[in-house]
Amino acid sequence: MLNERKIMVLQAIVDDYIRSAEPVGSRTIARRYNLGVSPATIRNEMADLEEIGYIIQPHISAGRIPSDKGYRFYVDVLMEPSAIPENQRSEIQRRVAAYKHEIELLVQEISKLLSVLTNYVAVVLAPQINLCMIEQIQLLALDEYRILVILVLHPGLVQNRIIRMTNRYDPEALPRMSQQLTSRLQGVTYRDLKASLIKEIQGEYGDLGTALLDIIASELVDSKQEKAFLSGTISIFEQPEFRDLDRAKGLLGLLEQKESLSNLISTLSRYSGVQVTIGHENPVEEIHECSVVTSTYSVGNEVIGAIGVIGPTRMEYANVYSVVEMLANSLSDILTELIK
Amino acid sequence: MLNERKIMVLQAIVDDYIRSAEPVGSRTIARRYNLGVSPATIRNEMADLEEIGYIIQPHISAGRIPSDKGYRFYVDVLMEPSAIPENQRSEIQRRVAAYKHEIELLVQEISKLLSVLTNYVAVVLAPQINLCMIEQIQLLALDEYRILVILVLHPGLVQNRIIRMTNRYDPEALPRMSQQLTSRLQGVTYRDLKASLIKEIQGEYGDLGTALLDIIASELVDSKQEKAFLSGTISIFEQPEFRDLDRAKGLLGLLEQKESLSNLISTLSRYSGVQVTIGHENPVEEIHECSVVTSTYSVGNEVIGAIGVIGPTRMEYANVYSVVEMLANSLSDILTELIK
DNA sequence: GTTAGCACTCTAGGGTGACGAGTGCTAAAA
DNA sequence: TTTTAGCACTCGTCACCCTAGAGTGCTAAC
Repeated sequence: MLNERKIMVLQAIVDDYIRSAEPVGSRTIARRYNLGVSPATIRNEMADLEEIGYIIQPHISAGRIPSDKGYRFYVDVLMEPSAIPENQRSEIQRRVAAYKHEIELLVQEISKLLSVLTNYVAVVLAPQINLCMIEQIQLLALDEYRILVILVLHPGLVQNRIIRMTNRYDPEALPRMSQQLTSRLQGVTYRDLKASLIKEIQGEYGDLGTALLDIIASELVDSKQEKAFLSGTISIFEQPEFRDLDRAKGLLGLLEQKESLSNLISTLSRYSGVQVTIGHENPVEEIHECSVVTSTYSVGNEVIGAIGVIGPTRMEYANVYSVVEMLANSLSDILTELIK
Repeated sequence: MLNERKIMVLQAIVDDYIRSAEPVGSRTIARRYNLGVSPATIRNEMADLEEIGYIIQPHISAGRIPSDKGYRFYVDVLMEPSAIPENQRSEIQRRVAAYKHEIELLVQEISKLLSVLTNYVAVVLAPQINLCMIEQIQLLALDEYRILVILVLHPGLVQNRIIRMTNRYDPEALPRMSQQLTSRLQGVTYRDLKASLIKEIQGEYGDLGTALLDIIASELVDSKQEKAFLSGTISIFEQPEFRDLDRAKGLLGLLEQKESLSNLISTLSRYSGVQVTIGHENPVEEIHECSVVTSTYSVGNEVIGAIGVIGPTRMEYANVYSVVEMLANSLSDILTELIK
């Protein structure tokens, strides 16, 4: 079906269109990529490629542009992830390492780098605490009515919340409770905490226990949405396809809805490793004109988050692929290092 | 200088221009706002208003639009903050109260509300921890090498960081240290913590103390930038003046630079209460075509943060003013309530 | 199987002219 | 002295037309 020359023509079309954002004509290909044949021959090949569905003619007297299917073939077969030069690589390591003690800043920095290095929109999902395991629980007396609950989660994440008792409580009881809760709940995931707590505390610790239970169960664990860090939103407007405001609006709207966005990214990155999702393959209508390159990152062997880049389907796949891969790895390395 | 009729004409021009974004002509004013005089008379008044600098003619055969100076007069003299209906007010209170236990979510919610209620870009600066006072310091043993440092700050904010010791330490020493540090450093502001810590720990606590000191001093307090929560960025594009991408880009760029943005907002809100800054009054060039309405919020009597709305100079000042005022107050109330 | 030539299609961009909104000025009216 | 009507003039907008240029598909020749 696809002889060597067709493949070369397809590659030429994809490369040229990614570069120029203009439909690619037969003459352009003949001139710029010396395939050793005339424009007429290339036209014939293009007609075939169009029939298979790899390229599209926006209107009758224009050149061709790749279809989603064409991009898919390009990504799966033709593309070679571009190597990132060693000096740039180490420069990045250096910048990232500077934030390693403050996970939120670290994640934000990764997001910035991701957008700067790709010139597209970058999304980084913060480590998903729901999947993390409890390492320690501490109850700290603040004053007569307020208690500070501290949860230390496995890869070095800390969650805390202040709760207020309606009645006075006995501060003396807190250390013992902390210890017991810790020893009983160690290893439970944050997501399962609520159920486990109810089972554990039920009927013990008297008044304090019951009150704590109520409050903790209802508040501590509720609706902990994943945080998404966004960078490079304006880079959208560098892309000719989004010079039209109405077309950009859909995407912008999606980007502003952090929840939909993090859902999207976590859906797309459900398999570990780098994933490319092209145009209409995307589950959300707003980005049917976009491609998304995602990757998961992990602590040790455990996947705990994802990063992604969103750009037009006419995306520099090779570069984006490499950058996403590298930054996801850096992030994993740093987080893994942290808990050693 | 400004007789009654001139003022009415100015008000008409501002009102109409805010509504329509189209230069306002003499005939329109005569027709829509019945001042009881003919267009020709209004033209004369307009010529005067233009001479004083309150209005501007974009080109010779167009109507007039208010100048920054005109808006300033409008805001200072003519505008009456619009009343917010009681049912809407309580609806908002309800929505906000739902997040009161998680300050970050609360602040985010305020930001959303701010943009929804005004249709402009909303910025909320998270409580500025630098100014908060230390309430309690706790050191918690995580394992043989890692210590969790918890700082409870005055209006119910909690900061924590995990530090790693190069040598083993004695976990038994931590509770006593916590207690001593707390009693000595209570009341010190977060900003001054570093200096105070050095003074306090110096030479005490042996190895552990020195090690802790090094690490805490260098890491805990460093570069704690204020967080800014942004909402309604896309609403920019609803405004006709930003339909031109190139003009919107400057603003968008600013919005993406969180640091500049929080600097801007905190500069503009340096006096407590609601502040309106119009067009070229703004210190940053990117928003010389914009106005900003800001307000501080406080815990008790202490100002600890600010919120703001950014829109075109052609902004619905009356409404924005009220909304900003109300939400800043709500936020203050809730935070103040929290620490009681 | 490849290529040159040709008629055809379509878009982008520039130019034109009518139209409408708005102005300033002058002279008359109040 | 203030207000108003009338008029000539200025621009910006929009619809329209036209052309240049790029690209195609088809056919016939190589």
